[in-house]
Amino acid sequence: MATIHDVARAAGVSISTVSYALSGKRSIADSTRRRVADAAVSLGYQPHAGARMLAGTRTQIFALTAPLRHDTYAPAHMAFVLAVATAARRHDYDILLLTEDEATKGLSRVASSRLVDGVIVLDVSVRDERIALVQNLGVPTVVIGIPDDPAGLACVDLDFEAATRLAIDGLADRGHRRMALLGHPDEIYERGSNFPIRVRDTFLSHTADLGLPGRFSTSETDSGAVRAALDALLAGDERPTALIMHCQESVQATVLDHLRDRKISVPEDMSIISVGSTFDTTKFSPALDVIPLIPAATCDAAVDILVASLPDPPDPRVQYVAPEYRANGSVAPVPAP
Amino acid sequence: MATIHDVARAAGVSISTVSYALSGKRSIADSTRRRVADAAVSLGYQPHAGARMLAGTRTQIFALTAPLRHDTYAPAHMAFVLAVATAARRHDYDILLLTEDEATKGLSRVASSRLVDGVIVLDVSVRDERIALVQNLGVPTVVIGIPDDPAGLACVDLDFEAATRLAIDGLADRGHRRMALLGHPDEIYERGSNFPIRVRDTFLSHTADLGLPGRFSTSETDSGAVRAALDALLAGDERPTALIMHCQESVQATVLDHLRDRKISVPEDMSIISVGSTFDTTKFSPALDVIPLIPAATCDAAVDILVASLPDPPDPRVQYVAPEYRANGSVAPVPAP
DNA sequence: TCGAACTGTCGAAGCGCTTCGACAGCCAGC
DNA sequence: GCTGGCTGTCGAAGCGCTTCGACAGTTCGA
Repeated sequence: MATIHDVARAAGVSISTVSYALSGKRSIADSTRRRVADAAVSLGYQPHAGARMLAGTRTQIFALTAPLRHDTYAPAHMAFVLAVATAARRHDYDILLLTEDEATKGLSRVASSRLVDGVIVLDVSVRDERIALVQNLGVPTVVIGIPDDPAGLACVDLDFEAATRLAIDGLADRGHRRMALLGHPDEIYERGSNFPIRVRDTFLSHTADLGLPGRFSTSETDSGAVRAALDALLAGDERPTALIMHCQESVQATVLDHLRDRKISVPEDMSIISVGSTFDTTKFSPALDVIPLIPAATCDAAVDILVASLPDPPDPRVQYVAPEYRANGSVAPVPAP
Repeated sequence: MATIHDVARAAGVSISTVSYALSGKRSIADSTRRRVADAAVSLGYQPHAGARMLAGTRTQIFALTAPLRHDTYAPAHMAFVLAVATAARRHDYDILLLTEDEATKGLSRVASSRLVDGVIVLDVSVRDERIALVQNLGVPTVVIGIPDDPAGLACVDLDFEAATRLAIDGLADRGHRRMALLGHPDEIYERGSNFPIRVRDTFLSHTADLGLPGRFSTSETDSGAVRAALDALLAGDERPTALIMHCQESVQATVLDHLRDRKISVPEDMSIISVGSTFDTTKFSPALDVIPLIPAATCDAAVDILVASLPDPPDPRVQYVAPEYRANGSVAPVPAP
């Protein structure tokens, strides 16, 4: 493995010149810079990570804490982990994965051993022990999701409130008055999971603000429960003409199956919007209008904030990512009575 | 942040004594060791990761390359990533996550910057560019899964062949002669995905060895396709009396739905064994007999091999994890004609 | 024309740790 | 009582890098 000394010798300069030529932190003659660069490439020089951490001030590593609970929806979770890693690489950062049982101990460990320059906290629930920890740890941190008390923290998340209003307004514009929201299992809300609650609350308040009746139901994820929840939501004379779904992929698929079985056609009899989905709703038949939760959008913003503030913690803030409506034909004007 | 000097001063010894007392690499008087340990704790001392990497020979970090393809089954994938991280922590190792588009470039980078002591390669497909790379890179590596050409590599995987035979033999012992295997989507086999192919081939060869008819079908994952595939598998006079499933959770759930719809009861009319599943088959109704793929078992073995061999690459080998049969009541003796 | 201000390069210090060799003090065996 | 071998501790070197201050050599304004 080539060291900086090897490069210096090959280029006929001192090691400090190599360092400056490669980092650009001092002006170096173009001819020298080129010689150094050539030598580095031809020797396959890679700076020793440990030496860099020791001498320099950066480690080029972020810690990512991504708890995996049994009720975590793995595909979405995975997409976020991946999006964070990809965003980090764009800034020349690697990702160190902290597991759940290591969440707090691991955070303290990597922070105080100065293994990482910063921390990215994923999938925050309303009460999250990691939040209190990073608030005290002093290590630069960015949170993806909005904790109950974001005091002192930089947080990034899709603007679920705006997304929900966008869905409702879009439906209202098409003449829909009776809307329903199908959500996650009860447990999710009870645990204080963040955005499902925000969607539910916004749905109820914004429909009320518009003077519209809004029906909401939770649902377990197995197909029987989904069908029952849907039937309940659609029961009675005043059947909703529009459905907003904020639930996982298999549940949305089951809903479409069940509507088909009940001969309720989309969008003729029922308009549907999928909110905050991380998967591709055009694979469904029919394809669904969606206000997606785009992991890359959120994670890019989060990493940008963190990188920009280094070596200091980012300024406290709650940064919302604007929602984006994607029409795929599952919304139609309300049918004539 | 306390350094080793602070600890040395607090304990009234030299820094080398602190180092030896903490690492145990030389004999230190018990009283001294205790004083050092106390000082370290009360100062909250954590060795500087960079300094350790530079001076020592270990970084206490493994790279994990875990590609995420669109057809990857995220929950299983996630479980493996988690199991690797957990196993690594037991040996005081952290996990650096390498993403797919970084697979080869990232591997070279972290290896030649000596950021990691070893590499764990997850989810190997038969032709995998990462394999050739780690074969040449010289960095200690362990592969989870069996590549086409494992030359020079240490590989760990569930013994899918033995698992498949175990399922067949168990059914044969109960008098079953007509068995069917429901597998993954075609694409998986075409891509050369490793273990689905091993299960399929073993199923076909072992049933043949026993002189039994073995029916095999692939299936897409959507419920319509699953039902069609199952109908095809069960068609004809000589309907199979037993079904082995080697497919993802939702497909297995659909199979049970469909059997129920067709009034085929389990296990009275049809015995079922789930092979190589990473999820809990007792949540189904009925609960299914299973020969599980236990991420922790495989990953523990993999990490053990890697840690044991450090700082050298592990001896080349293919280590199979023995399958384990879990009876949950979905297998019965073949019904009287 | 002279000093001030740059520009490009270098040497050396030092980041915090591990580890090697040295050595004082001790005990056991002759 | 002396030697040889332990045991417990220390000082110092050095890992590979960044960065500070120094300093020739050059340019430019007064």
